[in-house]
Formats: sequence, C-alpha cells, structure tokens
Amino acid sequence: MRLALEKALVKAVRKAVDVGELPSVELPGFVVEVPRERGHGDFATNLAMLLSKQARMAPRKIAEALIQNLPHSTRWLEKVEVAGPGFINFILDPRWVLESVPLAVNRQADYGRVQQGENKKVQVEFVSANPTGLLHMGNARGAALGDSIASILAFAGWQVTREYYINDAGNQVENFALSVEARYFELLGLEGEVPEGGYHGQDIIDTARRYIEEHGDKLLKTDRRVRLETLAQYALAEKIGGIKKALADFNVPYDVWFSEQSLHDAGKVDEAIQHLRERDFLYEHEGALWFKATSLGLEKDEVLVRNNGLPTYFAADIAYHMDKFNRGFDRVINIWGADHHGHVARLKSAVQALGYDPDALQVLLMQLVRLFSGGEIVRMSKRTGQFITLEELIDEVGLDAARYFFIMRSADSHLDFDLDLARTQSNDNPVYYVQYAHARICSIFRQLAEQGRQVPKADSVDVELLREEAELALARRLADFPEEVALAARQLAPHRLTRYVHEVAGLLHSFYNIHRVITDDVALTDARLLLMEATKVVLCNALTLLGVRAPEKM
RNA sequence: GCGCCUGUAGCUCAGGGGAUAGAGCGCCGGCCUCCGGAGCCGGAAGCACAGGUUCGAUUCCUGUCAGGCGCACCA
Repeated sequence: MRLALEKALVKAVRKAVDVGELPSVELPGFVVEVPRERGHGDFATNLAMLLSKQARMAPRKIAEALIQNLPHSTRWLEKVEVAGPGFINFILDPRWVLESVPLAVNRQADYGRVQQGENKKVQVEFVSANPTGLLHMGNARGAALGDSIASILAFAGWQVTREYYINDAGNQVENFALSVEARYFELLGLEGEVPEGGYHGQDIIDTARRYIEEHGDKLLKTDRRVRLETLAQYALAEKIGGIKKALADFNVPYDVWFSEQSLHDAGKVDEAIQHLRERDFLYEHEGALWFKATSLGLEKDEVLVRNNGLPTYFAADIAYHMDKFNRGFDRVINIWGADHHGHVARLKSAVQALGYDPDALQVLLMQLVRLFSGGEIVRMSKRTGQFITLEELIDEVGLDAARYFFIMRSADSHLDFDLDLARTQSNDNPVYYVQYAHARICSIFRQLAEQGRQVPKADSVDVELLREEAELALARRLADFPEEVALAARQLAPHRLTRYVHEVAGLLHSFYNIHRVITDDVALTDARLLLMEATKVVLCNALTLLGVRAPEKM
C-alpha cells in the first residue's frame, strides 16, 4: 500500500509539472509513513514540504497541486487532505487492511517473504569463538543475533550461508595445549603449572581427566612436542564438539565450519601474502613482514609475518576473507563483539588491497553483554574460568527466553541480561506474552475441532464482516508484516521483529478480550476464524525468524 | 591521548528532520455467569548539557560531561 502511494505521488509530481502547476523540480527523498495520530489519516507524506524550497512555493500550495494531479486509479483511496504545515494525509477505505487476512492464510509459511535479496549470495559468519573453552553469554548473543539475521535475510530473498570460523591455529592453541598439559600432570600427581595467558577453567581439568580415563598416563614418557600435539588435538576436538552441540541445542544450524588451520595447510595464507606483495602492499622491517595499511589511510601498518617467521592472526584472517570472496559471495557479513572493533578498518583495507570491494564486507559490531544475577554484575572471563556457559543458560532460562532476550535489543546497545528476570516463568517475561497469543489461537481451534468444525477456506469467507475496531487494528498490523521483514533485513535488525511480534500479540489479546470468535453467527464466526488463522501465521512466521518456538499449548 | 559504541519514564530499552516521543517491568486504580486472567482497560512519569544547520531538531553537525570497549610482532 505504501509503495502504491509512493508511486502515485511520483506520478502526481510529474503531472503537476507537465500541466504547469509546479516548476520543474528534482524528486527529493520523501517518505510515506503512518502518522502517529489516527486523525491524520492512514498514511501521510512530507513530500510537499520537502519541495517547497526548490519550487519556491508554500508547502500547502504544493500539496494542493499534488492532490489535484494524483492518478484517479489509486486503489482504496477514499480521501486526501492537506494538513498542518503541508502534510498530505491519505484516508483509505477501511476495507483495504482486510486484504491481508486471506493473503496470509493462503500463503502460510511464505507470508511475509520479500524479494529484496534478489537471490544473491550472502554469508553470515558469527560466534567463531576460540575452541579453547565453552561458549559464554557474549557468544550466545552473537549466536542468537547471527542466526536470526541469517533467517531474516533468507526470508527477504537472499541465499544465505551460515558459517563458523574455527580459530584452531596460532598462539592461543599453544597456550591451550600447555594448560591441558599442566592439568594432566597435576591429575597424575606431578607438578603442573598453567602458564601465563593460559586457561584456568574447570573445563580444562575435566578435559585432562577424560583424556586420562581414555588413554591413561602414556604421554608422560613421550617427547614433549608429541605430548602437546596429542593433547591439543584431543582437547580441540572435544571443545569443538562441545561448541557444535551447544549451538545445535540453541537451535542455531550452521552450513559451514571453517578451520583456520586448513588455510595454513592449503597454503592459502602464503597465497594471500603473495597477492599483497604483487600489489605492492608489503615491506620488511626489523625482520617482520608488514602490510602498508597507512597507504590506504589507516593510522598504522600491521605485521603479517612476525620476525620468528610465524604469520599473525591478521594474515590468516586476510586469507580467510580472500577465500570467502573467491567462493562467490556477493556480500559478506561478520558479526563481532565490540571489543574487536579495532580490527574492522584494517580488515576492510586488506580486502580493498586484495582488489575486492570493501563495502561488500560488512562487520556488525555487537556490544558486550553484562550479566546480572541477584542484582550483582557477574564478571565473565575465560582466563579465570568464571562464566555462565551457553548450556547453563539454556538450562536456567530456557531456549526461547534466552533467544528472545538476546535479540530484543539492538546490536549496538549494551545488553544487561538479568538472569533472575529471564528465568522467571511469569508474565514478566515478554516471550511468554507472545507465545501465549499463539497458544490461545490454537486453543480456539481446538474448541472448534471439538465441535467438529474447522477453519474455513479463505475464498469462502466474507472478511468485510470484520468491522470492529479491534479486528481492523489487528488486520492492519498483519498487513505490515512483509514491510517489517524488509526493514529488519535492510537494517540487519532482528529486534525490530521482536517489537513487531509483541505488538501483534497485544492486538490479538485486546481483540480476544472484547470479542468472541466462535458464536452463533456463522458468517461472522468464519470471518473471525480466518482472522485468527492469519494472526497465527504471522506470529508463527515472525517467531520462526527469531528462533523462538510457537507452541500450540503452554 | 586517539578511535568506536551509548546517554530517551523510577528500571531495562525502542523510535526518529516534522503535527500530542512509545513498549515492558515497577507503582496507582478498575475488569472473569464468557473460546486459556501467562490476559484486558485506565492513570502518574522522560529526549544528559551547550552551541550550530533548518521553515521545523529529541533525531543531523560540533563541543562538554558521563558510562562501556578498543589502541600488541594476542586473537
């Protein structure tokens, strides 16, 4: 509807110019929006006010001219008026909102799909936590956000790949192995010390214990290199398995698990460095190989290969992103914790240096999570081993509440996660409010089935019997769903949909409290049943995009 | 010191160049002979501060103040 009005306005401008009621003007970036005030119509536009400077005319005069030249064919348009400083308010035939009801019912799981992505390929890489420990609250936020963004993009017409980058190479793996070894020694009654920068968590002790249970103490006598390598491989495999399970339990399905080590093994890091060398972005200094980031406007250059001959994490990341683009993605989205923001500019510069479009890489920074319990901040750190794991979180508050809480807030908002609140199984919890709306509709349908009846076919229902304010308000919001999907996709903002779905649930509850669905009036009952079915479709589709279940009963 | 993010209701957060700034929780007051009261209806309460751009700024720009996070031959 909004689109139709925008098109009509564009035509109106052209025609007004043609007939000489407006001077020739360039079309500004105007908006057609839903006014806050109901008295200001169903839609309103600021177009006339934006044109006033160019046209050197009073906004209200321009508005009049535009209204005179609106195409007569505009659907549902009942009345147009000039208001305030020059707004054009559109008043529609109230029946227009009812179109959404049969549409949603007929399209079912496809209602809300839009073609924004034009089937282009996008990769969403998220979580990618080091496989040296368990997933914590920050990772969990990334998981909820990333998965939901991926789902929304897919629904908006993109071909989406969900990917996890496993940092199974480099320095931290070394420290990891040393930490496991220390615990291995301790458990076997020997002296062991977790190194500086090592991992002190209880999970490392558990890992060492499991290794001993399976393989005994035979590593005590082997060469240290072999011992460390063996322990590292064992522990990494275990951690990666744990991470995969936790994410699967969190209802986050990945398409690709990409190993950093595989880049090294395949020579892709060297290859990337070679590319940069050919393009003259490298130089040596004090035994290290440097990337000339400053030549692309950055503050300082970056080391790619240390003077000990080992490539840095940055070098591997460059190779990784080269690989991403070589795989044919039109767009690459990384979801990172805000503590990595310093890395964004240099990675983009490297992408540019390699000859790819740096704007095809989009890094979504997610502010960190502060965990509250009993009114106290719970500090999280892998080093000290103090954190709530993703698995523990799911146990504590449940899958749906956890996922909903993480995406309720925009990514760039610091998130205070109140464990006590989230685990409360009461109406304090917004996710229940929404799920309850869905369950309520299902309950009506169960009542219906007990009477041996069912929801009617969309085409056999006269939706124009829906005339009550609560009915129209609900249908109106259902009609907005495709547009809400498009906005959430464009802004990579799942939290928009949590707001939206909460509103739809509220409208359903309001309606439910005033009116009965199943009555003696068969025609009206059918119309309301169809409205319920449409609402159920929207609730279900939106919740699915958020990674939250839509239960039939609670 | 430099960079990024954030200052909106008592609390947690949406919104956003326009016509009376929203939601949840909390607080106050109402609603079940009725398809699930995990619900509904009503009330009090707010754009950190100072400049600037604009017909119009809570929104954009600059500065100040406050909080968070970065600024390694770690990842």
